Amino acid sequence: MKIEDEIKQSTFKDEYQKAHINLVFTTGWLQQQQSGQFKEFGLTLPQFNILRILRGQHPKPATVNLLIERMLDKTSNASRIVDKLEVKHLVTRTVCPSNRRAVDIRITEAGLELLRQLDAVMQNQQLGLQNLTLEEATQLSNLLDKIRD
Amino acid sequence: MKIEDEIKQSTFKDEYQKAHINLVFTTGWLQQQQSGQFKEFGLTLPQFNILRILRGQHPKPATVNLLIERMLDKTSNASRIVDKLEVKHLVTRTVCPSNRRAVDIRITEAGLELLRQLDAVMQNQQLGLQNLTLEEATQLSNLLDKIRD
DNA sequence: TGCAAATATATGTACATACATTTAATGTTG
DNA sequence: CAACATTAAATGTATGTACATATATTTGCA
Repeated sequence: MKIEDEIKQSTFKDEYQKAHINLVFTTGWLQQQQSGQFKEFGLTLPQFNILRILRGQHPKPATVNLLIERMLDKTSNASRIVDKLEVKHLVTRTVCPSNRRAVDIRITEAGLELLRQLDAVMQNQQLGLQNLTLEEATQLSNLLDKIRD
Repeated sequence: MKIEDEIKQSTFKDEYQKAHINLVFTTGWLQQQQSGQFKEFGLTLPQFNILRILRGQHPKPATVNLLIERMLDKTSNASRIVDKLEVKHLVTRTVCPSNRRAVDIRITEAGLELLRQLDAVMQNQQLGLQNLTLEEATQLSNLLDKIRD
């Protein structure tokens, strides 16, 4: 559906404004699709993203700093998201022996198993991006990189 | 900067995953640019968006339902955002005479004046989208529409 | 060595999101 | 017209975001 119809606004100031609104709307749309999938597993999107970073490190631990560095949204509060994962026993937190200011965070076996289940779900899932050809996906990335130049 | 460098991840599963991550990252980047501009005016991005919808309706009132319909994120809580605007005297709330379940929300003169100031700021502001040509902006919108098909 | 600066994380507060529930007014229908 | 369903908005609760501040540890250097 064209963005005009999605938000019931027929005219935009210019193509830039239209593209901007479309970006915000489409990203929100994609994220809602995704969190819908995660809900039955009791995971939110930020929690999932952190778990994936921890799996990437496994069996090495990560620190909060490393999580922030890798997170898409740098300013969010990794510490409190780890809190939630710890309560669910999906990660462990131990004081880092070599630097007692830092905290070693590790994904547990339960966390790895949950991600395996989600991998299977995501495999079957048609996220909207697959409506694009490979060339179009590349083109999209290039346009986005240009925006942030 | 290429997305690989922004998030310190050199490889992606495929171009689709890369474009997806780039979408989330770039939209977050844009929104942070914008809220930075609003902060000195004491407005958040959702508050600004609602004020703009109300200006679009002015001098007719809007209901909460109409706001939700027009908002980019349909599931957010318009009622409480209006609360914040009301405290700042940027909008008024009166019971709708023809349907006492509904509430007529109107932008005040102070609200209109604040938007005028912000218009001026936004005019001078180089939001990243202007790095694109007009053709590229159109192309971007078309790609995004295709994602949501 | 001792003390200030830097670092790693946690905490506090205001705002927003997501979703379920509540309250009040209006429609509907047997 | 009375009972029930629907609708519009507000409220409750858990989570996340943004930003400032606090606490503990380590580092650096006078």
